[in-house]
Amino acid sequence: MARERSGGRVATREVVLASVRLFTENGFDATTMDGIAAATGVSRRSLFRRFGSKEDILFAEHDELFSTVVRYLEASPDDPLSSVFAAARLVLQGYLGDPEITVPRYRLVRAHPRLRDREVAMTARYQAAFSRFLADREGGDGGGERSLAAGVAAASLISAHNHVLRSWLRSPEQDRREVWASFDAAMEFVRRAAEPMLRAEEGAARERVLVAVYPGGIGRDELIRRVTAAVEGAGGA
Amino acid sequence: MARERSGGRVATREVVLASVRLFTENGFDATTMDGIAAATGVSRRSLFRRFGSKEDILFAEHDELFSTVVRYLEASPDDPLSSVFAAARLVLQGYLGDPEITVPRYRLVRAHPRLRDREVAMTARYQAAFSRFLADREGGDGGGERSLAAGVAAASLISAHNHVLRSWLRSPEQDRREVWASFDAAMEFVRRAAEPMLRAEEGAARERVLVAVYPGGIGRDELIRRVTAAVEGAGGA
DNA sequence: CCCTATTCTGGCACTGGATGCCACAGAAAG
DNA sequence: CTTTCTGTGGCATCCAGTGCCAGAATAGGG
Repeated sequence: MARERSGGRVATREVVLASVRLFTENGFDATTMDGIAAATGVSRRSLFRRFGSKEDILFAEHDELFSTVVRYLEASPDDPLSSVFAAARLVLQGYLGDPEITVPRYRLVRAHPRLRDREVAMTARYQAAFSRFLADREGGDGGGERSLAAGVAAASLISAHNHVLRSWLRSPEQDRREVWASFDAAMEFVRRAAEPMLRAEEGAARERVLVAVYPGGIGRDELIRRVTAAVEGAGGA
Repeated sequence: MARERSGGRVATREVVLASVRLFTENGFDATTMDGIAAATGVSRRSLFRRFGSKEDILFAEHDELFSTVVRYLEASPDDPLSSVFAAARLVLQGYLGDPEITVPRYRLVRAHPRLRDREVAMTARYQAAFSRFLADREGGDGGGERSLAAGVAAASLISAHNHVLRSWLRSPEQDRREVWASFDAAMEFVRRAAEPMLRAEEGAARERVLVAVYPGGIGRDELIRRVTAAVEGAGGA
């Protein structure tokens, strides 16, 4: 079913939509790159060049969304926590706004462990980006405590976001306002947990105990070096 | 370098160690299954049968650890939160106790995106297991709020665990006591955030606000139906 | 001890994802 | 029009992964 050869390059979105249809109808494994090439009019070789792999076709739109979110985050003027909340909102919006791809993809992902891993890797990319953003933007020293708090806050945020997202993906016909209400509730839930976490580092001097165990023979400088390393490693509590 | 044919089945661990060595020396992609077969004396076909894939050889030990942790979790009599902390301790112990595999694997994972995704998928499995465990064991109704709290708590725990784990993997020569001190500190950090989260559902009736937006024309029953659906969806805040 | 059923293993052939190489078409630049 | 650059398709090749089958090893029953 070679498409009209008249025009130039076939749009990415067209290829993705056709591929999603083929995957859904024939199964992911049973769909070959030759089949996609035949269905879209793009040569097998060009498919690999443009998308990288068969899986990447399915997640091409998602990669774009990720870039958008990261760019948005870098340009965000708000306080760090509000910025990542807004970024998460953008991600959910990306899913809700493109159900033609995201919903059947979710069904495929649920059925295929390999695709599920790929999806998980995507959310991990968000988590890493959010974590780094929070660690960079939040004040405090450069110690490990900050990156611990940032990492945990980002993980919480992603988890809450995915909780709402999955709920919608399972029944995409539900009212959007309910979805957004759930999202707001989830973000509020995370904010209550994450805000004191990130604030904690500012008053980090109080209410902390350092426990050091070390051989009796070592010198003073060596002891200090070790303690410094340990504290920088993860921040004692 | 075919191994002595005298004995029976070559142990899994031997195959993994040999493979890790080959991956490290020649690169993951440059190492073929034929190469591993030649180096271990196990036929190419049996390698696929026993491990599933080339990547799975690298993570075989990790899969075992995962099963151990899950079994431990199921048999754990402690309160749920302490149980998952203990389980996380078990995971870290699994890494620290097998540096011959875990350390070079970390180097490979860092260098190769595909392996990184695989590693991320492993941690996601832990996160899902912990989340389900918390959701099942913690009291409260069966609503979405509980699974939200459980998911966020599990995500926080995994993130904190990985924070400590990565710190050790980057410099595995550091004192183990420092690692465990960091771990304890990180767990304490998570406990402070997660405990109120999970408790919150018990006194869930207080301090909550319901915001409903709806068209003016709908009837009373329809309004109640929608509100009920929204609250069940993710628990308003 | 022998014969049988089950399981594990290895060899073989084959599919299909993925990559390198090269030739060619179209657009942009001179 | 010529040159250059970029994107494309065809071709050959590599190698992970799978189905099939035959043979070895192991267990079990008489």
